[in-house]
Amino acid sequence: MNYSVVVVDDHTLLSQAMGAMVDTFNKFSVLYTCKHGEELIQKFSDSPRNIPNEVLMDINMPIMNGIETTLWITENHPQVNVMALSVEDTDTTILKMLKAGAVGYLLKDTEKKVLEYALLEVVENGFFHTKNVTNLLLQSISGGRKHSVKFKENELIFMKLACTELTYKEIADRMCLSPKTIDGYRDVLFTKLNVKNRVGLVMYAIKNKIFTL
Amino acid sequence: MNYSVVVVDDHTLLSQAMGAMVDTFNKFSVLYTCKHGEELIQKFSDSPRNIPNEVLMDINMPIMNGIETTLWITENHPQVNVMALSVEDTDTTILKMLKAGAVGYLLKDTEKKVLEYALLEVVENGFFHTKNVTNLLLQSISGGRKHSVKFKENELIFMKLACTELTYKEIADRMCLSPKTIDGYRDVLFTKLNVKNRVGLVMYAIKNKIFTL
DNA sequence: GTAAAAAACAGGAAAAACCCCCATCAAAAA
DNA sequence: TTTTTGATGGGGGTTTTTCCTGTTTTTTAC
Repeated sequence: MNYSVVVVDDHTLLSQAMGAMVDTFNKFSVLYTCKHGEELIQKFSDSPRNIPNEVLMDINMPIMNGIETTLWITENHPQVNVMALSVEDTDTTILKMLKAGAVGYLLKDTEKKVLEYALLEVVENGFFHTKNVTNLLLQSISGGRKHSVKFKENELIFMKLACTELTYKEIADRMCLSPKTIDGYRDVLFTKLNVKNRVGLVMYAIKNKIFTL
Repeated sequence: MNYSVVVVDDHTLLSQAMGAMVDTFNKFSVLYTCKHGEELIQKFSDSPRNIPNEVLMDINMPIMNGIETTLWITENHPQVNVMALSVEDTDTTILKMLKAGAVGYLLKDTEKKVLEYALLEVVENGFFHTKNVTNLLLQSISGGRKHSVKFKENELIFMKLACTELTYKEIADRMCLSPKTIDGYRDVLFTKLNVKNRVGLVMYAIKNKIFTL
Protein backbone atom coordinates (compact mmCIF):
# COMPACT_ATOMS: atom_id res chain seq x y z
CA MET A 1 0.00 0.00 0.00
CA ASN A 2 1.15 3.48 -0.84
CA TYR A 3 0.80 6.55 1.34
CA SER A 4 -0.24 9.70 -0.46
CA VAL A 5 1.67 12.93 0.01
CA VAL A 6 0.90 16.52 -0.92
CA VAL A 7 3.70 19.08 -1.24
CA VAL A 8 2.97 22.73 -0.49
CA ASP A 9 5.59 25.31 -1.48
CA ASP A 10 5.26 28.63 -3.25
CA HIS A 11 8.35 27.93 -5.33
CA THR A 12 6.88 25.78 -8.02
CA LEU A 13 10.16 24.28 -9.05
CA LEU A 14 10.99 23.24 -5.51
CA SER A 15 7.62 21.70 -4.83
CA GLN A 16 7.73 19.75 -8.06
CA ALA A 17 11.29 18.64 -7.45
CA MET A 18 10.36 17.58 -3.96
CA GLY A 19 7.44 15.72 -5.45
CA ALA A 20 9.66 13.91 -7.95
CA MET A 21 11.85 12.87 -5.03
CA VAL A 22 9.02 11.60 -2.88
CA ASP A 23 7.74 9.65 -5.85
CA THR A 24 10.99 7.70 -5.85
CA PHE A 25 10.31 6.49 -2.31
CA ASN A 26 8.92 2.99 -2.00
CA LYS A 27 5.85 3.48 0.09
CA PHE A 28 4.95 7.02 -0.96
CA SER A 29 3.49 8.75 -3.94
CA VAL A 30 2.63 12.37 -4.59
CA LEU A 31 -1.01 13.24 -5.02
CA TYR A 32 -0.42 16.80 -6.23
CA THR A 33 1.45 19.97 -5.31
CA CYS A 34 0.20 23.39 -4.16
CA LYS A 35 1.58 26.90 -4.25
CA HIS A 36 0.03 28.03 -0.98
CA GLY A 37 -2.49 27.32 1.71
CA GLU A 38 -5.48 28.69 -0.12
CA GLU A 39 -4.91 26.34 -3.01
CA LEU A 40 -4.62 23.41 -0.61
CA ILE A 41 -7.88 24.23 1.12
CA GLN A 42 -9.55 24.50 -2.25
CA LYS A 43 -8.22 21.08 -3.23
CA PHE A 44 -9.30 19.50 0.05
CA SER A 45 -12.77 20.91 -0.39
CA ASP A 46 -13.04 19.83 -4.00
CA SER A 47 -13.01 16.15 -3.30
CA PRO A 48 -12.23 13.67 -0.52
CA ARG A 49 -9.91 11.98 -2.99
CA ASN A 50 -7.67 15.02 -2.66
CA ILE A 51 -7.04 14.44 1.02
CA PRO A 52 -3.66 12.78 1.51
CA ASN A 53 -2.03 10.90 4.35
CA GLU A 54 0.71 13.45 4.75
CA VAL A 55 1.42 17.04 3.85
CA LEU A 56 4.94 18.36 3.33
CA MET A 57 4.49 22.00 4.21
CA ASP A 58 6.79 24.93 3.56
CA ILE A 59 6.44 27.69 6.12
CA ASN A 60 7.15 30.86 4.19
CA MET A 61 4.42 31.34 1.68
CA PRO A 62 2.85 34.50 0.38
CA ILE A 63 -0.90 34.01 0.49
CA MET A 64 -1.57 31.71 3.39
CA ASN A 65 1.53 30.69 5.25
CA GLY A 66 2.48 27.32 6.62
CA ILE A 67 1.40 28.01 10.16
CA GLU A 68 -2.08 29.21 9.27
CA THR A 69 -2.51 26.37 6.83
CA THR A 70 -1.34 23.77 9.34
CA LEU A 71 -3.77 25.18 11.85
CA TRP A 72 -6.58 24.79 9.35
CA ILE A 73 -5.62 21.21 8.58
CA THR A 74 -5.40 20.10 12.21
CA GLU A 75 -8.78 21.64 12.84
CA ASN A 76 -10.58 20.34 9.79
CA HIS A 77 -8.68 17.21 8.87
CA PRO A 78 -6.94 15.98 12.01
CA GLN A 79 -6.18 12.62 10.42
CA VAL A 80 -3.77 14.29 7.99
CA ASN A 81 -0.17 14.44 9.18
CA VAL A 82 1.62 17.69 8.53
CA MET A 83 5.39 17.69 8.21
CA ALA A 84 6.95 21.13 8.28
CA LEU A 85 9.79 21.84 5.91
CA SER A 86 11.76 25.04 6.23
CA VAL A 87 15.07 26.76 5.77
CA GLU A 88 14.37 28.63 8.97
CA ASP A 89 15.39 27.20 12.25
CA THR A 90 14.45 30.10 14.46
CA ASP A 91 13.02 28.90 17.73
CA THR A 92 9.77 30.78 17.55
CA THR A 93 9.00 29.56 14.06
CA ILE A 94 9.51 25.91 14.93
CA LEU A 95 7.48 26.20 18.09
CA LYS A 96 4.66 27.97 16.31
CA MET A 97 4.55 25.25 13.72
CA LEU A 98 4.52 22.48 16.30
CA LYS A 99 1.86 24.27 18.29
CA ALA A 100 -0.21 24.54 15.13
CA GLY A 101 -0.17 20.77 14.99
CA ALA A 102 2.74 19.74 12.79
CA VAL A 103 3.87 16.23 13.69
CA GLY A 104 7.32 16.73 12.20
CA TYR A 105 9.79 19.46 11.45
CA LEU A 106 12.59 19.11 8.91
CA LEU A 107 15.12 21.65 7.79
CA LYS A 108 15.58 21.79 4.04
CA ASP A 109 19.19 21.07 4.75
CA THR A 110 18.72 17.34 5.38
CA GLU A 111 19.48 14.14 3.50
CA LYS A 112 17.05 12.40 1.18
CA LYS A 113 17.24 9.29 3.35
CA VAL A 114 16.26 11.27 6.41
CA LEU A 115 13.19 12.60 4.66
CA GLU A 116 12.11 9.09 3.70
CA TYR A 117 12.74 7.86 7.21
CA ALA A 118 10.85 10.79 8.66
CA LEU A 119 7.85 10.22 6.41
CA LEU A 120 7.75 6.58 7.49
CA GLU A 121 8.12 7.46 11.15
CA VAL A 122 5.18 9.80 10.91
CA VAL A 123 2.80 7.29 9.34
CA GLU A 124 3.94 4.54 11.70
CA ASN A 125 4.58 6.30 14.99
CA GLY A 126 2.70 9.53 14.46
CA PHE A 127 5.65 11.87 14.86
CA PHE A 128 9.21 12.60 13.83
CA HIS A 129 11.55 15.25 15.07
CA THR A 130 15.24 15.82 14.69
CA LYS A 131 17.31 16.17 17.83
CA ASN A 132 17.38 19.92 17.45
CA VAL A 133 13.64 20.08 17.75
CA THR A 134 13.40 17.88 20.82
CA ASN A 135 16.12 19.88 22.49
CA LEU A 136 14.25 23.04 21.70
CA LEU A 137 11.05 21.65 23.12
CA LEU A 138 12.77 20.65 26.33
CA GLN A 139 14.25 24.13 26.61
CA SER A 140 10.96 25.83 25.95
CA ILE A 141 9.18 23.84 28.60
CA SER A 142 11.73 24.24 31.32
CA GLY A 143 13.66 27.47 30.93
CA GLY A 144 10.79 29.85 30.12
CA ARG A 145 11.94 31.40 26.91
CA LYS A 146 11.44 34.67 25.15
CA HIS A 147 8.00 36.12 25.60
CA SER A 148 6.24 34.95 22.48
CA VAL A 149 4.42 38.02 21.29
CA LYS A 150 0.98 37.51 19.90
CA PHE A 151 -0.45 39.86 17.31
CA LYS A 152 -3.96 40.65 16.30
CA GLU A 153 -4.91 40.57 12.65
CA ASN A 154 -5.07 44.35 12.32
CA GLU A 155 -1.73 44.76 14.02
CA LEU A 156 -0.17 42.46 11.45
CA ILE A 157 -1.75 44.34 8.58
CA PHE A 158 -0.62 47.62 10.07
CA MET A 159 2.92 46.37 10.56
CA LYS A 160 3.15 45.32 6.94
CA LEU A 161 1.94 48.72 5.80
CA ALA A 162 4.32 50.45 8.21
CA CYS A 163 7.11 48.80 6.24
CA THR A 164 6.17 50.85 3.20
CA GLU A 165 6.60 54.53 2.46
CA LEU A 166 3.00 55.28 3.37
CA THR A 167 2.33 57.83 6.09
CA TYR A 168 0.15 56.81 8.99
CA LYS A 169 -2.68 58.84 7.50
CA GLU A 170 -2.42 56.91 4.26
CA ILE A 171 -2.25 53.65 6.17
CA ALA A 172 -5.43 54.67 7.98
CA ASP A 173 -7.13 55.23 4.63
CA ARG A 174 -5.99 51.86 3.37
CA MET A 175 -7.33 50.12 6.43
CA CYS A 176 -10.49 52.25 6.51
CA LEU A 177 -9.79 53.37 10.06
CA SER A 178 -9.27 56.68 11.79
CA PRO A 179 -5.68 57.95 11.88
CA LYS A 180 -6.05 58.02 15.62
CA THR A 181 -6.71 54.31 15.68
CA ILE A 182 -3.53 53.77 13.74
CA ASP A 183 -1.83 55.91 16.35
CA GLY A 184 -3.13 53.46 18.90
CA TYR A 185 -1.88 50.39 17.03
CA ARG A 186 1.53 51.95 16.76
CA ASP A 187 1.76 52.86 20.43
CA VAL A 188 0.66 49.40 21.51
CA LEU A 189 3.22 47.76 19.24
CA PHE A 190 5.99 50.11 20.37
CA THR A 191 5.57 49.04 23.97
CA LYS A 192 4.82 45.41 23.16
CA LEU A 193 7.93 45.03 21.01
CA ASN A 194 10.02 47.43 23.04
CA VAL A 195 11.01 49.61 20.11
CA LYS A 196 11.34 53.37 20.01
CA ASN A 197 10.18 54.39 16.56
CA ARG A 198 8.88 53.28 13.20
CA VAL A 199 12.27 52.06 12.03
CA GLY A 200 12.44 49.74 15.02
CA LEU A 201 9.02 48.43 14.13
CA VAL A 202 10.09 47.86 10.54
CA MET A 203 13.20 45.97 11.61
CA TYR A 204 11.16 43.78 13.92
CA ALA A 205 8.65 43.01 11.19
CA ILE A 206 11.40 42.01 8.79
CA LYS A 207 13.37 39.95 11.26
CA ASN A 208 10.28 38.05 12.25
CA LYS A 209 9.11 37.60 8.69
CA ILE A 210 5.93 39.56 9.27
CA PHE A 211 6.95 41.70 6.35
CA THR A 212 8.75 39.82 3.62
CA LEU A 213 10.93 41.57 1.11
CA MET B 1 22.96 10.79 -25.76
CA ASN B 2 22.47 12.16 -22.30
CA TYR B 3 23.68 15.50 -21.00
CA SER B 4 25.18 15.43 -17.54
CA VAL B 5 24.07 17.91 -14.90
CA VAL B 6 25.48 18.85 -11.51
CA VAL B 7 23.29 20.50 -8.89
CA VAL B 8 24.86 22.87 -6.39
CA ASP B 9 22.75 23.94 -3.41
CA ASP B 10 23.58 24.12 0.26
CA HIS B 11 20.20 22.69 1.19
CA THR B 12 20.84 19.01 0.76
CA LEU B 13 17.22 18.09 0.45
CA LEU B 14 16.61 20.65 -2.24
CA SER B 15 19.65 19.70 -4.30
CA GLN B 16 18.73 16.03 -4.10
CA ALA B 17 15.10 16.72 -4.93
CA MET B 18 16.19 18.87 -7.83
CA GLY B 19 18.45 16.03 -8.89
CA ALA B 20 15.62 13.51 -8.75
CA MET B 21 13.62 15.83 -10.95
CA VAL B 22 16.34 16.39 -13.51
CA ASP B 23 16.80 12.63 -13.68
CA THR B 24 13.23 12.30 -14.90
CA PHE B 25 14.05 14.47 -17.91
CA ASN B 26 14.69 12.59 -21.12
CA LYS B 27 18.02 13.93 -22.23
CA PHE B 28 19.52 14.74 -18.85
CA SER B 29 20.97 12.85 -15.96
CA VAL B 30 22.50 14.02 -12.70
CA LEU B 31 26.17 13.34 -12.20
CA TYR B 32 26.23 14.33 -8.52
CA THR B 33 25.20 17.13 -6.19
CA CYS B 34 27.26 19.58 -4.16
CA LYS B 35 26.68 21.62 -1.03
CA HIS B 36 28.79 24.61 -2.07
CA GLY B 37 31.39 25.93 -4.47
CA GLU B 38 34.39 24.48 -2.69
CA GLU B 39 33.01 20.99 -2.97
CA LEU B 40 32.36 21.51 -6.67
CA ILE B 41 35.90 22.69 -7.33
CA GLN B 42 37.21 19.67 -5.46
CA LYS B 43 35.07 17.36 -7.57
CA PHE B 44 36.13 19.04 -10.81
CA SER B 45 39.76 18.66 -9.83
CA ASP B 46 39.39 15.05 -8.77
CA SER B 47 38.63 13.71 -12.20
CA PRO B 48 37.65 14.90 -15.66
CA ARG B 49 34.77 12.47 -15.41
CA ASN B 50 33.28 14.81 -12.83
CA ILE B 51 32.95 17.69 -15.27
CA PRO B 52 29.36 17.95 -16.49
CA ASN B 53 27.71 19.67 -19.41
CA GLU B 54 25.65 21.91 -17.18
CA VAL B 55 25.62 23.17 -13.64
CA LEU B 56 22.45 24.18 -11.84
CA MET B 57 23.76 26.71 -9.37
CA ASP B 58 22.08 28.17 -6.32
CA ILE B 59 23.27 31.68 -5.51
CA ASN B 60 23.04 31.85 -1.74
CA MET B 61 25.53 29.46 -0.29
CA PRO B 62 27.58 29.69 2.84
CA ILE B 63 31.14 28.77 1.95
CA MET B 64 31.64 29.83 -1.65
CA ASN B 65 28.61 31.50 -3.12
CA GLY B 66 27.11 31.06 -6.56
CA ILE B 67 28.71 34.14 -8.05
CA GLU B 68 32.26 33.27 -7.02
CA THR B 69 31.79 29.67 -8.07
CA THR B 70 30.37 30.63 -11.46
CA LEU B 71 33.32 32.94 -11.96
CA TRP B 72 35.68 30.06 -11.25
CA ILE B 73 33.88 27.76 -13.67
CA THR B 74 33.84 30.23 -16.56
CA GLU B 75 37.53 30.85 -16.06
CA ASN B 76 38.65 27.25 -15.66
CA HIS B 77 36.02 25.26 -17.50
CA PRO B 78 34.39 27.59 -20.03
CA GLN B 79 32.76 24.69 -21.85
CA VAL B 80 30.53 24.07 -18.83
CA ASN B 81 27.20 25.91 -18.93
CA VAL B 82 26.10 27.43 -15.66
CA MET B 83 22.42 27.96 -15.03
CA ALA B 84 21.66 30.16 -12.04
CA LEU B 85 18.80 29.16 -9.81
CA SER B 86 17.61 31.49 -7.11
CA VAL B 87 14.74 32.73 -5.04
CA GLU B 88 16.16 36.21 -5.32
CA ASP B 89 15.18 38.38 -8.19
CA THR B 90 16.90 41.55 -7.14
CA ASP B 91 18.35 43.30 -10.12
CA THR B 92 21.88 43.47 -8.86
CA THR B 93 22.05 39.78 -8.04
CA ILE B 94 20.89 38.69 -11.46
CA LEU B 95 23.24 41.06 -13.21
CA LYS B 96 26.19 39.92 -11.10
CA MET B 97 25.45 36.33 -11.92
CA LEU B 98 25.17 36.99 -15.63
CA LYS B 99 28.35 39.02 -15.56
CA ALA B 100 30.06 36.11 -13.85
CA GLY B 101 29.21 34.03 -16.90
CA ALA B 102 25.93 32.28 -16.18
CA VAL B 103 24.16 31.44 -19.43
CA GLY B 104 20.78 31.17 -17.79
CA TYR B 105 18.88 32.49 -14.84
CA LEU B 106 15.82 30.82 -13.38
CA LEU B 107 13.76 31.73 -10.37
CA LYS B 108 12.95 28.81 -8.14
CA ASP B 109 9.36 29.79 -8.68
CA THR B 110 9.09 28.25 -12.17
CA GLU B 111 7.47 25.21 -13.69
CA LYS B 112 9.17 21.87 -14.13
CA LYS B 113 8.54 22.07 -17.87
CA VAL B 114 10.28 25.43 -18.01
CA LEU B 115 13.36 24.01 -16.33
CA GLU B 116 13.54 21.17 -18.84
CA TYR B 117 13.05 23.57 -21.70
CA ALA B 118 15.68 25.89 -20.30
CA LEU B 119 18.23 23.10 -19.92
CA LEU B 120 17.65 22.08 -23.52
CA GLU B 121 17.89 25.63 -24.77
CA VAL B 122 21.22 26.04 -23.06
CA VAL B 123 22.82 22.95 -24.56
CA GLU B 124 21.38 23.71 -27.96
CA ASN B 125 21.50 27.47 -28.25
CA GLY B 126 23.94 28.34 -25.55
CA PHE B 127 21.65 30.47 -23.46
CA PHE B 128 18.25 30.77 -21.88
CA HIS B 129 16.66 33.65 -20.07
CA THR B 130 13.15 34.38 -18.95
CA LYS B 131 11.53 37.56 -20.12
CA ASN B 132 12.23 39.22 -16.81
CA VAL B 133 15.94 38.83 -17.32
CA THR B 134 15.96 40.16 -20.85
CA ASN B 135 13.89 43.12 -19.80
CA LEU B 136 16.30 43.78 -17.01
CA LEU B 137 19.27 43.63 -19.31
CA LEU B 138 17.65 46.05 -21.72
CA GLN B 139 16.93 48.42 -18.86
CA SER B 140 20.42 48.19 -17.51
CA ILE B 141 21.95 48.97 -20.89
CA SER B 142 19.66 51.81 -21.88
CA GLY B 143 17.72 53.67 -19.25
CA GLY B 144 18.14 51.78 -16.01
CA ARG B 145 20.35 54.07 -14.03
CA LYS B 146 19.36 52.40 -10.82
CA HIS B 147 22.19 49.91 -10.91
CA SER B 148 24.92 52.47 -11.43
CA VAL B 149 24.16 54.02 -8.06
CA LYS B 150 27.43 54.51 -6.29
CA PHE B 151 27.61 55.44 -2.66
CA LYS B 152 30.23 57.37 -0.83
CA GLU B 153 31.65 55.93 2.32
CA ASN B 154 29.75 58.33 4.57
CA GLU B 155 26.50 57.66 2.79
CA LEU B 156 26.93 53.97 3.45
CA ILE B 157 27.67 54.53 7.12
CA PHE B 158 24.69 56.83 7.38
CA MET B 159 22.39 54.34 5.69
CA LYS B 160 23.38 51.63 8.11
CA LEU B 161 22.72 53.91 11.07
CA ALA B 162 19.41 54.99 9.53
CA CYS B 163 18.35 51.37 9.82
CA THR B 164 18.54 51.59 13.60
CA GLU B 165 16.32 53.36 16.08
CA LEU B 166 18.70 56.29 16.35
CA THR B 167 17.36 59.75 15.54
CA TYR B 168 19.16 61.82 12.95
CA LYS B 169 20.63 63.92 15.76
CA GLU B 170 22.06 60.81 17.38
CA ILE B 171 23.38 59.62 14.05
CA ALA B 172 25.11 62.99 13.64
CA ASP B 173 26.78 62.51 17.01
CA ARG B 174 27.92 59.02 16.11
CA MET B 175 29.45 60.25 12.88
CA CYS B 176 30.86 63.42 14.46
CA LEU B 177 29.04 65.62 12.00
CA SER B 178 26.48 68.40 12.19
CA PRO B 179 22.84 67.32 12.14
CA LYS B 180 22.48 69.54 9.12
CA THR B 181 25.04 67.50 7.24
CA ILE B 182 23.05 64.39 8.04
CA ASP B 183 20.02 66.23 6.71
CA GLY B 184 21.98 66.66 3.51
CA TYR B 185 22.95 63.00 3.26
CA ARG B 186 19.36 62.00 3.72
CA ASP B 187 18.03 64.39 1.08
CA VAL B 188 20.66 63.32 -1.43
CA LEU B 189 19.85 59.65 -0.85
CA PHE B 190 16.11 60.25 -1.05
CA THR B 191 16.41 61.70 -4.53
CA LYS B 192 19.15 59.33 -5.62
CA LEU B 193 17.18 56.25 -4.60
CA ASN B 194 13.80 57.74 -5.38
CA VAL B 195 12.30 57.06 -1.96
CA LYS B 196 10.01 59.29 0.04
CA ASN B 197 11.01 58.73 3.65
CA ARG B 198 13.25 56.94 6.08
CA VAL B 199 11.32 53.69 5.81
CA GLY B 200 11.96 53.69 2.07
CA LEU B 201 15.64 54.20 2.73
CA VAL B 202 15.68 51.34 5.22
CA MET B 203 13.98 49.00 2.79
CA TYR B 204 16.45 49.91 0.07
CA ALA B 205 19.40 49.33 2.38
CA ILE B 206 18.11 45.91 3.36
CA LYS B 207 17.18 44.79 -0.13
CA ASN B 208 20.59 45.76 -1.42
CA LYS B 209 22.41 44.23 1.50
CA ILE B 210 23.85 47.52 2.64
CA PHE B 211 22.35 46.83 6.02
CA THR B 212 22.34 43.18 6.98
CA LEU B 213 20.00 41.81 9.57
C1' DG C 1 -29.64 41.60 31.05
C1' DT C 2 -25.11 44.18 33.10
C1' DA C 3 -20.23 44.75 34.04
C1' DA C 4 -15.77 44.47 32.37
C1' DA C 5 -12.57 44.47 28.68
C1' DA C 6 -11.17 45.68 24.19
C1' DA C 7 -11.11 48.29 20.24
C1' DA C 8 -11.86 52.61 17.97
C1' DC C 9 -11.33 57.32 18.19
C1' DA C 10 -9.90 62.29 19.67
C1' DG C 11 -7.30 66.81 21.17
C1' DG C 12 -3.23 68.72 21.81
C1' DA C 13 1.70 69.27 22.46
C1' DA C 14 6.35 68.19 21.69
C1' DA C 15 9.77 65.91 19.01
C1' DA C 16 11.42 64.25 14.92
C1' DA C 17 11.46 64.08 10.11
C1' DC C 18 11.27 66.35 5.94
C1' DC C 19 12.18 70.17 2.49
C1' DC C 20 13.41 74.25 0.71
C1' DC C 21 17.25 77.94 -0.23
C1' DC C 22 21.82 79.43 0.84
C1' DA C 23 27.08 80.06 2.63
C1' DT C 24 31.68 78.44 3.05
C1' DC C 25 35.79 76.16 1.82
C1' DA C 26 38.77 73.17 -0.64
C1' DA C 27 39.90 70.37 -4.36
C1' DA C 28 39.46 69.29 -9.13
C1' DA C 29 38.66 70.65 -13.80
C1' DA C 30 38.59 74.04 -17.44
C1' DT D 1 43.30 81.61 -13.23
C1' DT D 2 38.58 80.89 -13.29
C1' DT D 3 34.98 77.77 -12.86
C1' DT D 4 32.92 73.83 -11.25
C1' DT D 5 32.14 70.42 -8.13
C1' DG D 6 31.50 68.38 -3.72
C1' DA D 7 31.45 68.09 1.17
C1' DT D 8 30.03 70.57 5.00
C1' DG D 9 26.82 73.23 7.64
C1' DG D 10 23.12 76.84 8.57
C1' DG D 11 18.16 79.28 8.70
C1' DG D 12 13.63 78.60 8.74
C1' DG D 13 9.68 76.46 7.51
C1' DT D 14 5.93 72.43 6.95
C1' DT D 15 4.58 67.84 7.73
C1' DT D 16 4.76 63.64 10.15
C1' DT D 17 5.61 61.13 14.05
C1' DT D 18 5.40 60.37 18.78
C1' DC D 19 3.34 60.54 23.26
C1' DC D 20 0.37 62.00 26.46
C1' DT D 21 -4.32 62.75 28.06
C1' DG D 22 -8.82 61.23 27.56
C1' DT D 23 -14.09 59.46 25.50
C1' DT D 24 -17.12 56.53 22.89
C1' DT D 25 -18.33 52.23 20.91
C1' DT D 26 -18.16 47.42 20.39
C1' DT D 27 -17.12 42.71 22.28
C1' DT D 28 -16.84 39.63 25.62
C1' DA D 29 -17.89 37.49 30.08
C1' DC D 30 -20.89 36.40 33.60
